[in-house]
Amino acid sequence: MAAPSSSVHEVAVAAAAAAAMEYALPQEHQQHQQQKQQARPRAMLAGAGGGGAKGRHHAYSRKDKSLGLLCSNFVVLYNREDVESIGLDEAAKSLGVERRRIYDIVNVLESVGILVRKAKNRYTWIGFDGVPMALRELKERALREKSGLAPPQTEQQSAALMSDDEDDDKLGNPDGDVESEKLSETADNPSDKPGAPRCRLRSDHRKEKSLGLLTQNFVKLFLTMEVDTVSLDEAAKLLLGEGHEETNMRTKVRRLYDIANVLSSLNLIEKVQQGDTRKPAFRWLGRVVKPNAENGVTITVPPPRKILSNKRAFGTELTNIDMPRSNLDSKIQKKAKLTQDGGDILKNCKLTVQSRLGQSKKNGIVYGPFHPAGARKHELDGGNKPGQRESAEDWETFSASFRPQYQNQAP
DNA sequence: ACCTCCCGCCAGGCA
DNA sequence: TGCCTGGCGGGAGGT
Repeated sequence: MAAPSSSVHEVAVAAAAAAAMEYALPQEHQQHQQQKQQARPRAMLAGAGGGGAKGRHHAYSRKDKSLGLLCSNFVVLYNREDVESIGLDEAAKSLGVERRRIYDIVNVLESVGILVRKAKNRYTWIGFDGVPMALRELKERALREKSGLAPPQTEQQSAALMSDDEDDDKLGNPDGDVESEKLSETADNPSDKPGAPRCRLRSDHRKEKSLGLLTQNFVKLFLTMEVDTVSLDEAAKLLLGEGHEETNMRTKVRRLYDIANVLSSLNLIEKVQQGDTRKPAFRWLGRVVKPNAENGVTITVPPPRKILSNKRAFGTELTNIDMPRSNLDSKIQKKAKLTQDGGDILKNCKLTVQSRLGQSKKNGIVYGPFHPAGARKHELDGGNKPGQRESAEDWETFSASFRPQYQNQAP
């Protein structure tokens, strides 16, 4: 991570540090965890970790350790102009969590264009500027899939070729292209590519179950659905197809919980209560309404109904940027590409993107998830009301003033 | 009782 | 061989 270069950054770093402190385990709990670890019966180890401990100290709450909160803190820590490269180790250390959790976060963030994997252990921060393009591409792909122009990216597809039970036995030849193994490429179905081997690799199959791909498919549901609310059970069914085993479904739902929490913390979706059932559903905060005539760009309008929570609905126009978007997109793409090589060009590119996106980011302090509620309320009151926002401007607002709002509260 | 989701084991991949 | 990556499901916390 680049060194902070201004007092604004110092504020942001301080906020992130405070957030990280908040996230970090109480010492007592850490000790407890260690003891628990030592006491773990080996019989439990067959394919499973193990939950918490009984008689856990009351100071500990699992809400303090949620993926959503972690994601918020992650964003607070890295959503700054001078951040370009993120090391997983340093992130884990800064946030006081295990690496494993960082993988969960970055996989989801990468799926929505906020990060790009640069190298082993290394990611490039694209920021929220990358989200619209990622969503637009997702949507375009989803529509192609829907219209049959592209094969769907679902597990139904892979299941048809290889069931979960037999995947160890039927492996094809590795095709050897290491980078194409990564999510950014595999987001386009491997079989999209002409000449792609029909035979599925073990790694392909693994990828199909990846959190990143699942995130994209989950998001695609929202981008192409007529309704804008879906429960995780429904989502699991849609993504998995009917007739899957109970355990399979349960695993999928677990993962969807993980994803939903991260996306909630990014305010891309929000949790809503579904009428009679106890189970909540999730609503997309960027409701896509009608496709524009040219190149599938979508126009979005704010949801007609009132947003249930008091969250800022900044994701409302995520798929819509009317400003010279092609320029913007290509810049971001370029940045992602240049990431492979690094260098000053990347920095220049990023600066160009940011200057195009507006000035607000420059003079605004980046509050963390715990920034004063009053400040946010003030913005809400003083700023655009839902339904009155103009698209390009809104996107600037969104990308410039992201405030993680994750709350693991009951709806 | 059921939902939510943290936790960490461990397998696969890569250098 | 050791490290990175991340799927996975047990089981505890929360409602």
